Amino acid sequence: MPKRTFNRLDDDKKEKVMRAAIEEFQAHGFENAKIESIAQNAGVAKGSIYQYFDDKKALFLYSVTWAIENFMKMIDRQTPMKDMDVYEYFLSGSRERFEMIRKEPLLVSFAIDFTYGKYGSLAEEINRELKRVSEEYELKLIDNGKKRGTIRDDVDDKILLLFFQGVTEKFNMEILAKVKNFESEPTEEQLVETESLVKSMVTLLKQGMER
Amino acid sequence: MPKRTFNRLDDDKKEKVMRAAIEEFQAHGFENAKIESIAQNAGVAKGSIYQYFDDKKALFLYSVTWAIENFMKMIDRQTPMKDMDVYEYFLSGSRERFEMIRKEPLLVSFAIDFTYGKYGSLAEEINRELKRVSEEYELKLIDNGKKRGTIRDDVDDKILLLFFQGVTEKFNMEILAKVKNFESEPTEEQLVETESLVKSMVTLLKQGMER
Amino acid sequence: MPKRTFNRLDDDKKEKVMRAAIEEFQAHGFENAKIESIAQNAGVAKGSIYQYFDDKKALFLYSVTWAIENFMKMIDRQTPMKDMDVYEYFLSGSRERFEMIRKEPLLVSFAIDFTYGKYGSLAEEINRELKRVSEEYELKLIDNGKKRGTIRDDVDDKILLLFFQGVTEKFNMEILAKVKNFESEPTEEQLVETESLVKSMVTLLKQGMER
Amino acid sequence: MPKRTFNRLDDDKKEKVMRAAIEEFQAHGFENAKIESIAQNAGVAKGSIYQYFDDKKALFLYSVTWAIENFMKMIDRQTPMKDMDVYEYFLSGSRERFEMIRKEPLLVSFAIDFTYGKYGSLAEEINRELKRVSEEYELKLIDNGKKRGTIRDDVDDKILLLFFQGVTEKFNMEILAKVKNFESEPTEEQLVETESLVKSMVTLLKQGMER
DNA sequence: TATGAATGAGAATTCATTCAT
DNA sequence: AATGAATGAATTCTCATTCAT
Repeated sequence: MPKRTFNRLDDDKKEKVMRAAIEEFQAHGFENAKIESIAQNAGVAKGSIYQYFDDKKALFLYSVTWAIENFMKMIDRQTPMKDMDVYEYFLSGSRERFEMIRKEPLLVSFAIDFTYGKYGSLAEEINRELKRVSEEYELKLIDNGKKRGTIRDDVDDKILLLFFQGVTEKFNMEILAKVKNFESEPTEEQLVETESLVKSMVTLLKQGMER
Repeated sequence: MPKRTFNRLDDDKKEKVMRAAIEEFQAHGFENAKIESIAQNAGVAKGSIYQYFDDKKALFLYSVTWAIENFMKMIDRQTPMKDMDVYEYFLSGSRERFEMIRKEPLLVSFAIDFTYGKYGSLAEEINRELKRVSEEYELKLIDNGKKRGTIRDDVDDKILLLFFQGVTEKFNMEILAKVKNFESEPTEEQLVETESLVKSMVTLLKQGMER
Repeated sequence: MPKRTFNRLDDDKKEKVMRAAIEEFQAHGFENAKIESIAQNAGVAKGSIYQYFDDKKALFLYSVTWAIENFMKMIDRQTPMKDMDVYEYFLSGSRERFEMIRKEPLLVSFAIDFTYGKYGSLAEEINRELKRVSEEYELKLIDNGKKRGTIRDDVDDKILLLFFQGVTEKFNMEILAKVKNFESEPTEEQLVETESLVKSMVTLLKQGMER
Repeated sequence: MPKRTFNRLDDDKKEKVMRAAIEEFQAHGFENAKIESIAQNAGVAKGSIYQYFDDKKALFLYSVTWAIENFMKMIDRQTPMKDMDVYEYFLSGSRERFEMIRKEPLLVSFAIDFTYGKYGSLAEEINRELKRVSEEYELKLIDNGKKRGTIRDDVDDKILLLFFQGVTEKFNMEILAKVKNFESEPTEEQLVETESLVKSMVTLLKQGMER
């Protein structure tokens, strides 16, 4: 989606531009995001943005892509895709996800807004694809659980998925909100509180889904 | 929020204006909603909108208020606030909510987008208030459940609330999506499917929360 | 300039409308004066204004006329046009003019703004006519003075007129400004101060013009 | 008051824009001045005006500032601030002022309208400051006169100032009106007439103020 | 005649995008 | 490639005037 000119930039500048864009989109929404501001915050000229991207929409679309890619990198580094069931997944990932939110609240917020449809029809395609991928993965987890006997098999996969998604999404939002309120480093107390929240959630989730 | 001029209009016109506004906001978001379009669809002149409301924002804010009020009216008519626990609440309301979505998909969609923060900071205050009210109600339901012994009392109310909200919100979204796809009247098959979805959800919810 | 409808109104209402109009024009200028405000302050419906006057301009023009006529009435009542010279005129009128400013600061302010061209080309004709009349009168005063020997006759009438107008206009502005600052009734001290100002002005004026 | 963009323009363009603005404001007043017209007359796009100034008001305010500054430059070049009394000041400046009016009738008209309060409260602050400065200067002239014995010292400075201002302002208006009627170059006859007017005014002024 | 809602022309302003340097 | 000034389409909002009751 970016033009060749953008790809040729050194990584620092690329990152600066993308972060400036994401910050602006996240703070003001697509319509109210101003190319001028993005350029300024990225330390480049307004015109340069148009050397890098065809138009505002292309910049937005790539912002989404860029954020997601960065995500994936971080997740991949942390959670080597193993053969887990949903509870393990939820538990094992929780500390990593917490870290991620703490280190990259901007990217996380942006991604969440995006998946929650805040940007409307602007990037339906990416959104759909993203949803498809994660659902596929979660369905596999559910399937794993059923095979292992940790998940009841008298309920349809789709419904279990819905249930699982509902609980985890809400939970992630809660964590995000908490983290955003942290001044900088979370206190030990906050960490403990978060941990306890995870455990309780898993308990409920597990009890709900198991046979 | 509307000016006196609006309040004096006959109900038909008021409704026409509000629906036109909501339709536009829902379809294009606040920024891309055009007063001109709203006016046209409501069958009034552009200038008239400004006789009714101070500006676009006031119109939006009142659209939210209007949608919510209409909601409340419908809900009040259907669900006499009884002494229920969460499961009953979920079950008992389901058919009515289904009806509501079917009859007023526009209002429902709009309200959902709104509560999901799609309109950003535009109406934070109303949003907060709305959230406060519904949480208060849900907490009471949870409390009822604990007293009756249908909900485990070794988990914090806040966490149970989170769990409950996660499941029900996701579920409601699913129902909404289904209903929007109906051409007009739902087939018997679709009704059965929906009913079954509700039951499964309650089962999971109940199993998760009960002791 | 007003329509027949206006003339048929009872005097109270007429006055109310005219004062509301003048107040609005004086406070906000022609462009920013709002018919709506005028109507409201006059206690009539906006539409009624258009029953009384063809349009905003006609209302303005008549406001000017009305203010001037009221002026004339007051002046006529006070200063029976006698055979004076400029100094007497200035002196004899001063207390009356002071009273007038005190009683009708609105009309006076409006008239001054008007004669000082604040309303641009809107009422050039009236303005010209007004100027012609007062100059004619002042020239007669100067002529009187020359005949009596109280004004030097080696200076052209036009220049004496200019001189006289310059001094008196400035002086009147000063008085107006003073009066506007009075809370309600002027104190004895303020009266004395004003009186003294008049006398000094006449002294200078006289010394300047006499032979 | 202008944005950085304006300051960076080459002087020609700046001047073109400012003159177009002043012409428009002077001809139609603030309210009726159209940005579109100004832009067109300056040979730039409507949007460019908004690159240069925040809004219409800022453009107006800077028009005033610009006019005054240009004034000052011309006056400074002509009238080296000497130790004069009022009469000398009036006389010595008269030819220069005449020239100025002839060369820059637009700026002069604009400045006069402005100081005479034609633009209402739009630029009260500048107006007040301007008034303060010129009064300060004139009071010094009067003081000089008193010390030298060319001005009577039995009259209060404030009253003398009023008197002086009244006469000179009126005179300047008269000159301005005359000059505006000149086709292009004034005839010898007109110059003589103007000269004679100045002399007569000084005579009256002098006789009025001296002891 | 009085009223006040309806109308729409008109103006300011914004900002994505283009373009000359 | 980078820059930032130039452009003008698009939109909100105002308010004098009209019009139906």
